[in-house]
Amino acid sequence: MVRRTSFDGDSCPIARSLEALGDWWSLLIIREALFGVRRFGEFQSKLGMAKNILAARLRSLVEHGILATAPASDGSAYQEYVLTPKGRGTFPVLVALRQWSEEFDDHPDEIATILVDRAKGRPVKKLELRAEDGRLLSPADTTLKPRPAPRRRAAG
Amino acid sequence: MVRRTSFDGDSCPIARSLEALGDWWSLLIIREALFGVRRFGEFQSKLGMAKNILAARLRSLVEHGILATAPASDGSAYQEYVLTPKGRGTFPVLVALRQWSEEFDDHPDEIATILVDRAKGRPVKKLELRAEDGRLLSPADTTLKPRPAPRRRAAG
DNA sequence: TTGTGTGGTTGCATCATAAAACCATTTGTC
DNA sequence: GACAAATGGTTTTATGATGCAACCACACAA
Repeated sequence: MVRRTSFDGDSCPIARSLEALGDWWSLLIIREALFGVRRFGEFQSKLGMAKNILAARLRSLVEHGILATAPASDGSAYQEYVLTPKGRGTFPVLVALRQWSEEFDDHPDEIATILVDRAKGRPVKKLELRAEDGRLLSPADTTLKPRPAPRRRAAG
Repeated sequence: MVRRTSFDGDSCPIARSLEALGDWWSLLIIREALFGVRRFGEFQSKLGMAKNILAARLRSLVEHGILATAPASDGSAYQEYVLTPKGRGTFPVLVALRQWSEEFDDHPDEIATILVDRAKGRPVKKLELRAEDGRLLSPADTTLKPRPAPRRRAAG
């Protein structure tokens, strides 16, 4: 089987998330959806991607429960693609990617936009990982534990 | 040119980050590196991936400044791949992906591990996006503004 | 009813990925 | 130092994914 490796059965949650989000277009489609894009043609023109692979990605995202199809809100017979709660739940992933570019990109001057708090118009804070008691955690301050209850596999 | 679309010149920081991280293996390699993996063979056996594409990915990650090669720490003549600060900076991305799976995966019982605070052994808090003044922000509470100073392009 | 825009699917060429075989260098063993 | 084995790759070949263009069905407007 030469098939492009699937992480579907993997026990690592990062691998599992990449199964749904880990290709070149899915996160960008979700980004547009978070901005309110809903129609096929709108995705296609904003992202400048081929229609066949857009169709394939939308189908995949619907299958993964990230998007759902709905009758068009404007009364036409066409359908729309709207984010599910699972889809909106990717927001921190997108923010983390954005902030990583803002901090480490070699040409930050080429970045066009900044994410701001709508109410105040001020840049948002950096995402921080904290312990239950509020302490700031670096990678070295964390570790993995096997999940309490049922079966598990390799690790990760 | 049929080339697999590059987002290198894109002005959206999410697209730019995907240029370096957006394939199937890079984030998993970084995940292993954060756990202390440094040697080619160790990556290969832990990830179970083909050696040729591991070599290609490592090369790409080094080119992007995410990994750096260094002489082996054990005195042997082999080299090691170690994370740069830019590489360690992807930690929030990995945490966000992990937490997304933990919250939305269809089979959460198949997830083997939980991320805990090393000091207390307790699960970490969810990543939260906050405004400068500490208010919790949902996607709808945010918006994009053009970057203050120099030139910009499409938007994103 | 004719025309146009929307939302796709189908073919075809090209690229990336995967598995296995192969190879050079380093290391351990005698 | 000679030899075998481990390490760290590259090359070869097969197949799947991607990208472009052409095509097509349906909705909608005149």
